[in-house]
Amino acid sequence: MQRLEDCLSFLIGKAQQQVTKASREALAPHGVTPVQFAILKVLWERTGLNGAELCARLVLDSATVTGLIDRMEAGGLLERRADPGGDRRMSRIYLTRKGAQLEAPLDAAMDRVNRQFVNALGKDRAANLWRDLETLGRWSTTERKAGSGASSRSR
Amino acid sequence: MQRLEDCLSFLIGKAQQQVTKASREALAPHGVTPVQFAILKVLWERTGLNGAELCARLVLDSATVTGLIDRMEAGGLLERRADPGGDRRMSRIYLTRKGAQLEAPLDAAMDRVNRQFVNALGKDRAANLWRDLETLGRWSTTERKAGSGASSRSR
DNA sequence: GATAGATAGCTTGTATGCAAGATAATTGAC
DNA sequence: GTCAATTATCTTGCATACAAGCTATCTATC
Repeated sequence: MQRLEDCLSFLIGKAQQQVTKASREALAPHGVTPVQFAILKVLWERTGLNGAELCARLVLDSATVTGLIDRMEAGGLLERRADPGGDRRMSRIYLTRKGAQLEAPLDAAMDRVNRQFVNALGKDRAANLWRDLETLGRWSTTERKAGSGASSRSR
Repeated sequence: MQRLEDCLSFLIGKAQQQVTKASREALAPHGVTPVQFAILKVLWERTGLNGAELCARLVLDSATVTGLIDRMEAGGLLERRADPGGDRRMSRIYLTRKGAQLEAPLDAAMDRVNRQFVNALGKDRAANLWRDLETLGRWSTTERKAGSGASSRSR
């Protein structure tokens, strides 16, 4: 590729940079970061998950989640409790009252951010973008190596 | 929004995660990361930039660029030299032979990554995605606050 | 019930990324 | 010429993010 801007890696990095920045600013008044919002979003849906389940749901490394849970527990958003089933390898993660009460305001804040981007692009473009980003997000190296030839007539 | 997957912040984060992963794997054999590739890409085009110019071109914080230049200098990809104009606040950044020689193989590697994604999405979808990502990337908080009402008929 | 293998979570090391502030050098106003 | 403002860079502190490896625990098999 000629221009750096034609490189998908750079392009999507800069797009993510701006989206993350807008999200961070929208969430900052509540003391929560975008990634922490994602964890809360999962817990609002279902509480009492263990770390491995959070890792799988968010597609994050266990090392990353350990640090996130540490900070969020220190911030009083959630807490680790012993597994009721008695499995002492894991702990279950529960929302605190504080974490639970943030659902309405944080959801509203992020809805506003999403609407801004949808409005800027237009509904049709946005729908296509959402669909294609989901496609890229599902892209795994394994699939790619196995199946990239499907439409590769590059010769 | 209902699902975490409908949240642009999460969606684009996961897409970037996969694109970055594919790029990192493509570049790893050469000992270069995706962000370092971006710096090299700029220097292949024009060498002798200073740090501030790199910051502006890559839309990165000076703290980030300082660390990147440190690691790349330690890796023998580039080197800091005194400004020929005698401005001792800055240093000029030049490619080493090693950094210059990586242009062809790294460009080829990244072209392959880009083609994989373009092929998977199809040319038309890819063109739209590239255009919309560039739109998001240009999104600045200032513009957003000033002009988001342009197409906001949300009501 | 002893034990190999799997699982959960943590630690360490490295790489981005930004905020905030320190430092040194340059420029501009006077 | 002096001093304030600007500029370029670097440092520190914090927050993601992953790789690699460790420990504790659990499970399955014998």
